[in-house]
Amino acid sequence: MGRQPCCDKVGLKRGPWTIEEDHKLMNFIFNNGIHCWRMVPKLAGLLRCGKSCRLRWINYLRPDLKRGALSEAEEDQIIQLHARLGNRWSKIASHFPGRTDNEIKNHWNTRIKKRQKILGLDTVTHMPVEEKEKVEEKIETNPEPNSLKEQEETRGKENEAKMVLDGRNDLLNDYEVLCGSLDVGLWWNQETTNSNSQSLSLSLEDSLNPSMGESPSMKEDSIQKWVDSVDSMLSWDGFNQLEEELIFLENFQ
DNA sequence: AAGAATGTCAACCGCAGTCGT
DNA sequence: GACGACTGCGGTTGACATTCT
Repeated sequence: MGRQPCCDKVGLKRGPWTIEEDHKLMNFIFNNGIHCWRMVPKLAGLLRCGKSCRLRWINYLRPDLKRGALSEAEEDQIIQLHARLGNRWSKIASHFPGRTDNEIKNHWNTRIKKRQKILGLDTVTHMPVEEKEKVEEKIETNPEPNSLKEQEETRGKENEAKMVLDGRNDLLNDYEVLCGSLDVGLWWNQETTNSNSQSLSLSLEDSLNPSMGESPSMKEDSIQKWVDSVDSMLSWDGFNQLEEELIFLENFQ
């Protein structure tokens, strides 16, 4: 007996989202915020399950999403983080504001993995494949554990690093929560009222079609302003701490 | 030009964790 | 502690796009 599905799937729409659905979801969230995903589709008038709405918002509609291909620097950072964190995509994604875990996971599976293979690196351990085989051979032939003292020392260091990592991730999560809890709808209306006298409601078509409403660059500017305003409201002390902790982690490595 | 092969990425599924009762 | 409701995560799928033969 498995768990019941998150929603009654009968009569619910599946597959790609239409512009109209996107529009409905965005308008609803901008005006009401997110309190309970399960209620969102009902209240927004969508024939989707809450889970689907959440995914659509997080991966595609959020105003702070960064569009476009990942840079080489970002790619390198993903590789480093993957070596440290493994397939914990959401943790990796938290290091890239505006990028989603899905995006990074897809990028990893379709491109980086391939690149690693071409370079002769193991995609799990990031070691050169030959070296990895040697290590595995060594473990098989000599499974003796280290001395008790050595084991304790290693465990202690690992725990310390884990605590720092957790703390850092908590800070990043808090930042995301704070961004998410701000009333974007209010901000948006204020922003659009100040900048022009056109329709106050956000229209996805407007942002997709330059001929209607404001130009995409103006919309991007507005979104950037929002992101900047969120940033300016935050204390950066926590991020200074992050920097210190990162240095500690580098030393630990 | 056409079909096959391959790549990309949005969306789905099921599980685990958390929280309230 | 047991249970159900809900959210978030990671693995996987499948539709569409692009490249190759």
